[in-house]
Amino acid sequence: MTKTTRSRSTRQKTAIIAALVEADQFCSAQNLHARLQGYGERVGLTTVYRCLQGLTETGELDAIVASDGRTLYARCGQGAGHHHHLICRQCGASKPVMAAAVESWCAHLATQHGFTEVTHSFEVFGICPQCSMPTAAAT
Amino acid sequence: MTKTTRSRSTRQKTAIIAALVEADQFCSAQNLHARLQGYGERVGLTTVYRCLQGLTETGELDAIVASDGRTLYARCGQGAGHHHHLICRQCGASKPVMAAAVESWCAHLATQHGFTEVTHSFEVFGICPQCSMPTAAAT
DNA sequence: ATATCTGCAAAGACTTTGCAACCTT
DNA sequence: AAGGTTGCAAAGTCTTTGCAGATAT
Repeated sequence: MTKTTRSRSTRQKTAIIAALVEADQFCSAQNLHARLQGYGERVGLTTVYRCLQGLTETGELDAIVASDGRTLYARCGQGAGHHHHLICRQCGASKPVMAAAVESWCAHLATQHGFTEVTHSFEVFGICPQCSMPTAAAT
Repeated sequence: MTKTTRSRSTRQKTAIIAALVEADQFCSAQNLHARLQGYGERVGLTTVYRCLQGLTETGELDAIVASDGRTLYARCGQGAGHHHHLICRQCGASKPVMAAAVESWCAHLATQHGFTEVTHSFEVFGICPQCSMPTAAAT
């Protein structure tokens, strides 16, 4: 088991990440696939699914499960470490946020109930300033 | 619009809630359907899906979306109001928890970024005391 | 009596898997 | 050359919808 099985750099992988960065919001695999086609990039839907999963496991992408069950992906910068998101329900834009208070609250709660191996899901949704400003949104 | 369109009380609806109470954990529609069959209750899978959705909209049930995209339901008591859950990843048992600190933190964060109509998803997962005690789990 | 509810079968949506050809290292 | 990678097609899951018969009020 000395094989490192490192990942290769391919046109598809590069395009997928680029499209996600360009989108600057949480996208589903299918949505991203459509965007790629829009950019003239020829990438199979299967490849999109596989790359997104792989990149998420590597920590290069963040994934959340939407309320309709679809998995959405975004790239918040790989060095960010553990964080959560403030997501606009309207335009999909997201801001990474650190929530030390929540983290410690979780740890405390878990300990209190004797739970171990604690993880948590936590995302905040709302309407961002741009989207909630009807006056200036007439473009 | 004077019609109230009130929901009817049926054998199926009753059985579904009973099964969910009996289970005392977050169940998927299919899982619940299987449990009902085990109890000898004849309820269609479609009905289970529809009832769970309806009861969730009424606030009689709580629903969460698991990381695999399935929707899970549980009954935590209708008078509970807004709350979150501490869920055992192993046995599925869940404890409702109030998280005032998290709520206010969310509100604060949202305000800070100018977001409105804020909502949030927040669930804590872990391994409960029973499940993490290998010594006594031999039954 | 009537509008809701139920359940079967079919359809729909998203995601995964099999496999041969392809491309990075 | 070797093995990860790609993409088409097919399969798999979970969930929703159409519709006719059954049921609660």
